Amino acid sequence: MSEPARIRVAIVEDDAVLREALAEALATDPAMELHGAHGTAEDLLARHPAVAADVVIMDLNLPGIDGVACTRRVKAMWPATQVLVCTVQDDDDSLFNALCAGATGYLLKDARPAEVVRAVRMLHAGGSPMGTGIARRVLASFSAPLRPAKEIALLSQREREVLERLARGDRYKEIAEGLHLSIETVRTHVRNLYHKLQVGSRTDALNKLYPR
Amino acid sequence: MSEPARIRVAIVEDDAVLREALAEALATDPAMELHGAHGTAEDLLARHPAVAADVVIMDLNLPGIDGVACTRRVKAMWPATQVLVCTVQDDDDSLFNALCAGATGYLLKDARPAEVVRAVRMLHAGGSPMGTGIARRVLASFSAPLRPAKEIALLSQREREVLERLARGDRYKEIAEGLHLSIETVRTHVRNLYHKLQVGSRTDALNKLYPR
DNA sequence: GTGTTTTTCACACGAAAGTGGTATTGCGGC
DNA sequence: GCCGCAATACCACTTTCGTGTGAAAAACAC
Repeated sequence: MSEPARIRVAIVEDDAVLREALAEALATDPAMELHGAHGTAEDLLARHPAVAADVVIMDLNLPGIDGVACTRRVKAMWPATQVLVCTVQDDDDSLFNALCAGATGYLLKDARPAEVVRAVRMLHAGGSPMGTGIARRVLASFSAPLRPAKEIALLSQREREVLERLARGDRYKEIAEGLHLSIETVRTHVRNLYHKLQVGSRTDALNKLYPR
Repeated sequence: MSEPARIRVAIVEDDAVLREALAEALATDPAMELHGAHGTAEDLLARHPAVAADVVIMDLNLPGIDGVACTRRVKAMWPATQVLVCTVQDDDDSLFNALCAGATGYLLKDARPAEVVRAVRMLHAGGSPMGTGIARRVLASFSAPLRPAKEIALLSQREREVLERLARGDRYKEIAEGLHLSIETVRTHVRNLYHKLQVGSRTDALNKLYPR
């Protein structure tokens, strides 16, 4: 074909200087097509739903609707559009909120425009560009102890076994049978572990120990 | 210094040919020091605990203890050691199990030895090498619907609101007050939603809809 | 040893939760 | 209009849960 489909790239960046720099960098790449450079999330979201960009370069720190919320709404409106976050925020909250919102790339603002353009290519090709440090934090998050729940240390062995079955939804009677105890003993364990956890019901205990 | 600390790299790979190829590639890099090439997880784990490698190149498909279990034990024994998975398995299960076990790099076996060596450098420098497709799957996992729970679609709007409060641990009385209903209405909603979900208790419902 | 914690069990009571049936209102579809 | 569903509400009843009190044997700490 004489005209291979170009990558349609939209920009959401409140800093006009940076926005222009990005737009220029995109313009130098014949495979890219600037599909709108917006100063606010609202501007992007006001676009006609039928006209989707392939990639949105998204700043996080925006006036009004922030980049995370904007990402969420972009993915809701145009599920096939890829969002490349490009921000100064390099805290874990911003990172993981953005990823949960649907971003599939995450660059820090120290990336030069040329790198951003390269990232757009990678993103469009099915990759997920991110800085090395970012990647490490993402991977490390999988092995992070999901349950720091310290209170569990307060419980005795038997209480933990009872708790486990409480979590499964077993009734006292079933717990008693499963652990070869009398129901009264189960009651006692439950009472004591509730007290140690400072809760007053099964659901409270589970929410405290295994927050969803 | 005349001798900058070299990166100590251990290998766990049951295919002797590939193992040797990796060892050779490492030998060509002056910044690396081969710290043992093992054919099984057991061989690596039998090493003296005081002698840690900086990086372990880990195959997943191993006889005996598999690569995921080995990774877990490596991280338990030598927390500072970085594990670079290098495998033919590119299914999500292998990937995420390895990451949860503590791997901070994931390459597919189509990577040439030179690329593996580059990945070792990156890993040791605080990065997380992985193929582009891998990265995308990892990032996409964050925005994956954590609650595929289809049954929730069966519930009416009001039932969902009641369920939400059941999940929080509210008592019927509190739910009634919060939603400006009578307790009897709350009972009705609970009864109906339990029936739709095919469960018989609050905990069952939560376990069904929000598996931990 | 003595004292504390853990584990076991019992009785009793009130508060929730779960289950059955029934009924009225309102809304949207055929 | 009629049917079905959602939402509201009440009554009655059983079961389960949460809690107070008491107690005894075993394990563990000092």
